[in-house]
Amino acid sequence: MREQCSFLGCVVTKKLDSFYVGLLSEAIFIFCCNGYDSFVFSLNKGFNTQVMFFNPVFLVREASISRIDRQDKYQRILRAGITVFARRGVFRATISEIAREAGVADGTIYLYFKNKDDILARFFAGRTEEIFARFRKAIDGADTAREKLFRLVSCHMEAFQEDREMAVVFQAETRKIHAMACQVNDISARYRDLIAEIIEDGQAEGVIRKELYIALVKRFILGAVDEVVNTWVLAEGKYDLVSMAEPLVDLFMRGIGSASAE
Amino acid sequence: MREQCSFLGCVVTKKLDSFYVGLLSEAIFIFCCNGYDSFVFSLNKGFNTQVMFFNPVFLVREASISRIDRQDKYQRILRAGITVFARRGVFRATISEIAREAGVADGTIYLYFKNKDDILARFFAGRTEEIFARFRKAIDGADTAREKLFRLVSCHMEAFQEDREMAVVFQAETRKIHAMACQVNDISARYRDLIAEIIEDGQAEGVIRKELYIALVKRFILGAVDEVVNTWVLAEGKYDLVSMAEPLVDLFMRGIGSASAE
Amino acid sequence: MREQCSFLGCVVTKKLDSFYVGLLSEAIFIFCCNGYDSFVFSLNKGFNTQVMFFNPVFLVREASISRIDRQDKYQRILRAGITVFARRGVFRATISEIAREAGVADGTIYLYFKNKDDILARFFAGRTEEIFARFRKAIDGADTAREKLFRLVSCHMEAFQEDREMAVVFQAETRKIHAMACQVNDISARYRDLIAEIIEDGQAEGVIRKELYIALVKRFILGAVDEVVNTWVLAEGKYDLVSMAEPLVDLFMRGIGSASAE
Amino acid sequence: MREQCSFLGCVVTKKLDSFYVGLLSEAIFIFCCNGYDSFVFSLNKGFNTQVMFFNPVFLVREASISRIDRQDKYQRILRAGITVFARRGVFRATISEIAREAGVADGTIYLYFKNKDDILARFFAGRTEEIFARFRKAIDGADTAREKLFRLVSCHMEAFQEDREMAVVFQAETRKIHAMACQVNDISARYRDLIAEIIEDGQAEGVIRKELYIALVKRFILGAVDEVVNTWVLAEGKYDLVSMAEPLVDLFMRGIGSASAE
DNA sequence: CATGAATGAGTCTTCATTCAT
DNA sequence: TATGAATGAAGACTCATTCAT
Repeated sequence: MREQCSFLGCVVTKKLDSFYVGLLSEAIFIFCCNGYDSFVFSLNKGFNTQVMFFNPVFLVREASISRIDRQDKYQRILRAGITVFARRGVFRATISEIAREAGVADGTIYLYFKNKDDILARFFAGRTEEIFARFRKAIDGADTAREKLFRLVSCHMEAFQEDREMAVVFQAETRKIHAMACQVNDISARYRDLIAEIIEDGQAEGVIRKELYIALVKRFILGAVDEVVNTWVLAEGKYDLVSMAEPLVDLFMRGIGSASAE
Repeated sequence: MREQCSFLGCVVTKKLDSFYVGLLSEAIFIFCCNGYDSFVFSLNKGFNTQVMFFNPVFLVREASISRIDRQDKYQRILRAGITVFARRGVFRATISEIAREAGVADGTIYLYFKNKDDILARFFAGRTEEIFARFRKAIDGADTAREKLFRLVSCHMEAFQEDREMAVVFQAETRKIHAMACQVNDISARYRDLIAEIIEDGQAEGVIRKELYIALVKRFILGAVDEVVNTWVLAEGKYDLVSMAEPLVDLFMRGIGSASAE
Repeated sequence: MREQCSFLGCVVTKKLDSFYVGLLSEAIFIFCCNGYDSFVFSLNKGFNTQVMFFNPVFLVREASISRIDRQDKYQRILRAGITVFARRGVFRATISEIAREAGVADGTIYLYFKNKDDILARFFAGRTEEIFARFRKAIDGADTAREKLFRLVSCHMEAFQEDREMAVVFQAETRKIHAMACQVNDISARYRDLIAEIIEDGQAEGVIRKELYIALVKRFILGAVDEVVNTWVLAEGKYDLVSMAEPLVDLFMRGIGSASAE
Repeated sequence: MREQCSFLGCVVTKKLDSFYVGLLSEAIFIFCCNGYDSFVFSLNKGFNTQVMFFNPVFLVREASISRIDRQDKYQRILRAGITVFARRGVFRATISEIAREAGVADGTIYLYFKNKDDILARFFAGRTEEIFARFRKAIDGADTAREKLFRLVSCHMEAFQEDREMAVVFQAETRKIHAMACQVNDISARYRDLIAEIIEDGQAEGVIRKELYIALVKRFILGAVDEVVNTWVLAEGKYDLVSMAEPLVDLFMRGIGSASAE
């Protein structure tokens, strides 16, 4: 969608459709006029090469657009961080690339975060609360242990499928034993706690064997789910992850052995 | 490392070093005679993959010569690399630290390896063959699919327990989606192939359900084993990993459900 | 370097820097207004080749703003590079020494140039245009071929005498057959084209012999001029180079033979 | 030309034609026998990948081959140095590459030369004597100054054409103002002395103008010759350089001006 | 003498972080 | 607050030179 208008005697090309509204709602102008013609330059740093041309009338209208506030910038950096971590890996990601992705200056990152690792830590800290709240809600709405297990696994897969970048980063960094270990292990631990709870419910119900070694069962389930998610991540999300939940829970409950073999 | 001997009336200097014992246990000679004296060229570069066989007569003589020189350094750097990778993570590890750990100068690393990644790649390339040979042997010695699965898992855990540093690095790098992915994914793929093979055996035996979605089962098993190993790694190897194999395989076969619940 | 002004009722911050004066003498603005305040983005990277023209009204205002910031640093590094190249030779010059000479940090060099060779390449790319423009102007102002040849040689010597460091680097690198060859050979080729043109003019005038082998004549002249310049360079510029032009052109025209000998 | 023979019960392949006789006359053996078969490896360090296989009978014969003596090694390194300098440029050449080219060990170079520059310096020191002796002889055999000039230029071109590697290195390094300057300038100075001598002869003969500025004439001639040689070097020696001598000397004597213009 | 593995100083290059504007 | 140019510490890699054999 382009539109021609006049500005100070110059013909100005106005291009609106390419503006990245989702990320950036303030106006950005690049006037390129030499009295004869005008043209557009892409801003290749931090603005996703999107460019708008305005005339004065439009300037007035833009005046009512809310400015970028702290909160917005904080969130934008957080998301940009995960995007870049997913793209390059945490170690290879640079502050510059995150800043460019977020549309802020390099230095601005340091107004909101201590350093690169802090972006990752705070992202997961925030998402963890949110996701575990969903887990809790899903489990609480079920009656049987089997159903609870199904809802947990299902919900896990749903959350990762919704935010593939997060899934990539999480799966890739989960095994990083050094930096970030506490943060991420903490998440796994909480996940395992939920499983333990469900196991105990199941044992009370009589649908789960009582002699099981709980610590192992927790890892058995987490490991299997994790691997299935990881495979999906590596496959670049080309199939539906959640549909794996039902057969996976079936494996958890019945194992691979045939009844006759028991 | 050098020894003078007589061969067909020529004085021959014999020098043995520079070769990987693991790959090559035979002697390598280069005689350079010009009628007055003779000397040896050591094959120091570019011969890593070359294998030369000598006449048994010579082998006997060679048998008493120790082979530690370059061989030793190559292995020391390899081990130092894994030690440092386990300590710092592959990315944070520096060539300087590996050199210090190996007790050599920085530049020496580059006489044996292309770069940091090459150390990792060659380590796994070497170990992979060895470990899968053990897997194969373990499986081939078993009669039932259940026993095969048990031996595979057991053998996996044994191998990792024997070399905890390798386990740390492997678990940490397994999920790295970017660099090294091919190397490590290849290993996982081969592992899954073994599982698939066992599953099919079990289905033929009638002890494993026939309607299973194999691709999922493979990941179900690998993921669970992997997570159990990973937990052991994070626990700094304080308990016996192999004793987890039996209950784990039990979970694979019977699941967590009680018979009455089916 | 910043200035507040009013433009159509908006407060506009104007920042001018970052651009090569030699390439671009117009003003560049990026207005970012969101209704509350407005600010400027400096176009710091990737815009070297982009040229934007402003309305003359703005140009007048801009005229009073000094442009030394990045411009200055770019030029300082360029000059420091040539100084160090002249002092040590291109190969022996180090980035550190150039940075020290320019009074910037090592890393700063990489904000302006790709690497060491890029400094040399961009220096000559810039000077080539300028110098050949002078050559062209000098030649066009002359009537006879002899006069043209004189002016070309004269102008060449003048340019080198003005910037001895450039002369040193150029003479030293001209013969480097490997790196930079294209850049520098290209310059020589253009020089020879000018000579060929003059020769042809002279032939038309009847003052230059018609049976000459032009390819040889071009090298005959270029080589002689080049050697005379080179001698002057090695003599550390202790005499007037340009005064060599007249007798040199005389040699070109008449040779060393006496008329009686012909 | 391969020949099969038997050695200690092994079949041995003997290959004689690929031996680099010119550089290396001692025998080099690589036995590759495992009791079943034998094969050839190329020695890729320092021996141009040439390999011979001998049997004991042949060993006896080799015993009469003269050993490599100091002189031979010195000359081989000298030549290898020029070859590598011509290929890579003096700065980019490494001691390792020169050693490989010469078929000696890196350390051996330091038994004969102080360092890399010393190889270059000693090469030119040696060739200078030889070449100037030829120049002298050529000049002394001529009667007229014109003929002398022609023989000098001709001889120069002949010498360079005979040893193109030397020509490449000389032309490339001539203009290096820093290292080597004294060495190379010294050569040019001696060359110019010869020219001056010829000029003076010519003036006595009356075929060369008496009012000439000798210092300029010397550079005029040297520069032109040098440039013509350089062009030939860059053209990779695809045409006959010496045939340029006659028309070049004609330009020196008569210039480019037509008689009518005088 | 000859060797070439080993050394480590020296260089280029990247990038997290700072700070003047 | 926001900026991004500037910084310089840190790391990878090269290669001339040494020295034990």
